[in-house]
Amino acid sequence: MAAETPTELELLILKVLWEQSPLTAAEIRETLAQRGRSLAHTSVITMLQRMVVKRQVEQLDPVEGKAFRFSPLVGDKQVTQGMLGDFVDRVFDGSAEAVILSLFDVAELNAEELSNLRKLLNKKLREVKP
Amino acid sequence: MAAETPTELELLILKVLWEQSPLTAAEIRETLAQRGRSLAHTSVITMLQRMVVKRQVEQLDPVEGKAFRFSPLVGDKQVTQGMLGDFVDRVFDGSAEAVILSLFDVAELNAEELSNLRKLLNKKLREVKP
DNA sequence: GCCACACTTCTACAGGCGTAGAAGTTAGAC
DNA sequence: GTCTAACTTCTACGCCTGTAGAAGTGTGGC
Repeated sequence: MAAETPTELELLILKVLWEQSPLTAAEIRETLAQRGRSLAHTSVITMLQRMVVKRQVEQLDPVEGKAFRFSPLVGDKQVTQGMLGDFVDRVFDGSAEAVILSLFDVAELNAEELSNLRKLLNKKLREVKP
Repeated sequence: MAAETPTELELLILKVLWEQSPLTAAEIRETLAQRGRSLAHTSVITMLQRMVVKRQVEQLDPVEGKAFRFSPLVGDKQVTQGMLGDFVDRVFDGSAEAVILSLFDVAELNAEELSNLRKLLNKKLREVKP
């Protein structure tokens, strides 16, 4: 039991911490503000507190000064893939293929990305086929 | 302004109606139950009522008997693609490529699906390249 | 040794979602 | 015409999420 699906704001905070950690609440708050999400200091702390309870982050003792620092306990890949899996199940009834088809329709992938994908696809095909 | 992202239960109900509509609350309830989501009759109605307010479904007058019937006002593609777009933005910072790569990792696509995708990919490539 | 300030803890609240009971209404049976 | 069973309307409530103020605490400056 681990790695519950984070809420919207939890994910934002995790993203900050995945890029750099540990960070203090104030540092996290500042980064969020730079990204267009301005919150009161206490709001950030409340969230962090809840995330500690949910085991999404851990609270580290201050090295110097008085501010706690926080580190993620869940991994980038782990979380996003979990969320992706949930999403595929909930919205596309578990069909990864349907998702990709839909993405082709909507997303504007450039030539480079497309050939990248083809390369990968070929590799996968070789793996699957004997 | 339309097509808000439906909540989990709203989506379940929409899925039922996309397959067949119009349906009465009782019919919807039954279908949901078959899919493992058993709700009180009034719960279904409450939801439907809220969805009418949100313009996700419309209420049709009874043809015979006394039960209202409901039809979706939003389309399958429209909603799922909207949700997919949101998801890609929120979780993968807008990178459709990252989503597909992640799907390759997680989803067990079989050979047929893979070659289907490759076919599509090639078509896309031809479209993009001069 | 004391003070100011930064930081934390505690508490609260509003809105959305899922859920459903109680009370009211109406259609059809007879 | 009346009754009953089905259906709807009204109301409510608990949980979760996002948000933040007020009050408490401890550190470093001097």
